[in-house]
Amino acid sequence: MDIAEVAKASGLPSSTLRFYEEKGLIRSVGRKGMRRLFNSDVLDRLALISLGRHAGFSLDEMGEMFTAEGTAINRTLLLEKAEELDKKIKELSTMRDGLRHAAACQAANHFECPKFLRLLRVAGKNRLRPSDK
Amino acid sequence: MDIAEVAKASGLPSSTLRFYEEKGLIRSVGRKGMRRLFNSDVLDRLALISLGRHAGFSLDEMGEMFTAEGTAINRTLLLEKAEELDKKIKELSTMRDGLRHAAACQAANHFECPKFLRLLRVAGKNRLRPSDK
DNA sequence: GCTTGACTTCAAGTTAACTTGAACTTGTAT
DNA sequence: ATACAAGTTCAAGTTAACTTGAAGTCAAGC
Repeated sequence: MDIAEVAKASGLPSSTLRFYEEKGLIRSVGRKGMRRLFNSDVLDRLALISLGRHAGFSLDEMGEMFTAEGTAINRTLLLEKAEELDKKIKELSTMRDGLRHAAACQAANHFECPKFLRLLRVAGKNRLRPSDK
Repeated sequence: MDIAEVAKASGLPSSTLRFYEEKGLIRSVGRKGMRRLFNSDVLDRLALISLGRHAGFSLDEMGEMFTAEGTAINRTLLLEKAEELDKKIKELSTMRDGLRHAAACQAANHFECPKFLRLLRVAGKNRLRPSDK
């Protein structure tokens, strides 16, 4: 597929695709004249990148998950990332609950609501516990 | 408290505290000479900001949640954010499951594992569904 | 009362993740 | 065969969220 097809199918502008290629996150399989050609499996890779980005990983971190031949690497790294995600999921749940409570709460100032403050402080502690670098 | 105490208690450098104040995210209650004085409740606010940032909200978005007097605003906005979080939590769960599976999976190339691909594609769809701007 | 370390302002620098612009080349439709 | 929409490179610009540096101010301990 040419870059425009990939752009359309992935929803990413071609400038981003070139940028990703330069960063080594995706690969084009050849050229037709000066134009890049992509294998359609690049779409899966882009999906993973997009998902990862959305999950809060940086492009460099996503890059670490790939090896030369497109395989995700190092099971330990994968499990670490999964652990990170688990932590983040817990934080988000706390935050969500806090927001829902704040929306329902009668206190004029949310910072005066003991329940809200408790959620806040518990969340903070959880985040700091494993040694906040 | 002076800025150094807030810095220590919050774990944030004072440059960040000044930056947050300039952005209107926190307020100092006065000056002693030229030095800022903070009320200790700024720590709760910083905790919320930190939590929110970690949850993927921008400083501007966090700012929107505050009104002049420190009260979080607009219940609708709060509920919207909670909804967003719920979505994100689902994504992260998918990603986490995908990573755990990838770590356990036998396939040489994760992109050849149907289960992994299925997770990936489902995750992508979920993210696009409510009209991907 | 003087030194000094912690504060202050303001401007400029930094990193990530792209985007945009200029100048150029080329596949494709006519 | 030619026009041109779409591709290419490379450098520079952009935004968020800070950080750093220069230059000055001051509260506190000696």
